[in-house]
Amino acid sequence: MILEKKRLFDAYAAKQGLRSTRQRDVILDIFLSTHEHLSVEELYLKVKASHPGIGQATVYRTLKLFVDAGLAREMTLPGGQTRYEHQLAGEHHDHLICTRCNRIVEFEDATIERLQHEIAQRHGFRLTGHKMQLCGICPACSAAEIQ
Amino acid sequence: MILEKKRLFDAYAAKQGLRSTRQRDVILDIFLSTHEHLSVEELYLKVKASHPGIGQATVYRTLKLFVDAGLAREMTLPGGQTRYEHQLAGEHHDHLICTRCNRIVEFEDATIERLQHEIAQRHGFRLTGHKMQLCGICPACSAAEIQ
DNA sequence: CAAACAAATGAAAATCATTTTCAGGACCGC
DNA sequence: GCGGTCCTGAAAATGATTTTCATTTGTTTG
Repeated sequence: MILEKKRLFDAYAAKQGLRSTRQRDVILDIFLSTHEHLSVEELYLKVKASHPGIGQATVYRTLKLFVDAGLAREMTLPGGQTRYEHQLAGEHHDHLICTRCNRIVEFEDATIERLQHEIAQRHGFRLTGHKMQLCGICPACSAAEIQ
Repeated sequence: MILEKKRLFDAYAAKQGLRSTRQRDVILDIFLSTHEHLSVEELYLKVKASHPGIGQATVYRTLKLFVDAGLAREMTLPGGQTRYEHQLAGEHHDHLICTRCNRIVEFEDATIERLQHEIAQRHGFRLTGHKMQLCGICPACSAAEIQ
């Protein structure tokens, strides 16, 4: 699966005439080795830990490439911070976000998915993407609150 | 309806022990006189037009009060810009956003609404809010594209 | 009604995330 | 290897928002 993503990026790079650089390889490896919804800063820190020479402008630039290449997805949380997560081809999931502890839980719902397309169609929109964020209090924080 | 919102804000102000100031009255009036999804900058310009003395820090501060008071809602668009819209008690609507021209169309869907609550419940979340943004190309931009 | 204190304001500075600039360094085709 | 171009890192620039702080303005009390 990691290999598949690397191939996806290589294909994109080839199509766009991008050069292959050590930095991009490193950032891709580290990005693929995570399973979280990373902020740029977080990824930058991980990268810097093993490769101190890499600057954060490069991390910013590279993450945008990943989005264009189709292997990452950008999400803007309430509060304005941007996070990146793996994009698995054809899979659409949405997020439950705990407003206390910022924990993010992913979910998928085919019915909502279908309704979204119907709504877009009804308004004449050609749908290219969507974001749904349900905000609330997670079980752990609910429990902690009672104490 | 405008009066009702003013009362809502007055109630909130009273509860919080906020003082009543000319600036807040002006900003509330102008905010209520619009029907758009305003950015802070846009509201600030409207305010400044009739009341040049009011600074943008005050507009920022006041909009946050409106959100807390429950009469406005904050939305973060992809790209990071924040917009504020009227929040009508009990009404939940979501947005179709044209990624070409940034036009925003509102919609409501009771079925999705219900499914969202089911999903939250299934994960043990106590739902406090949600944002759903469907991104795509609006009919006008689609048409323009063909030219 | 005046005094007194706290809250609110405006302007400017500070902050934060992100983008751009630019000079040097690294890839790739030849 | 050579040369042009793309890529990179560091720092500066940007843009939105927040904070600071001196001043003004409500409110409360005597």
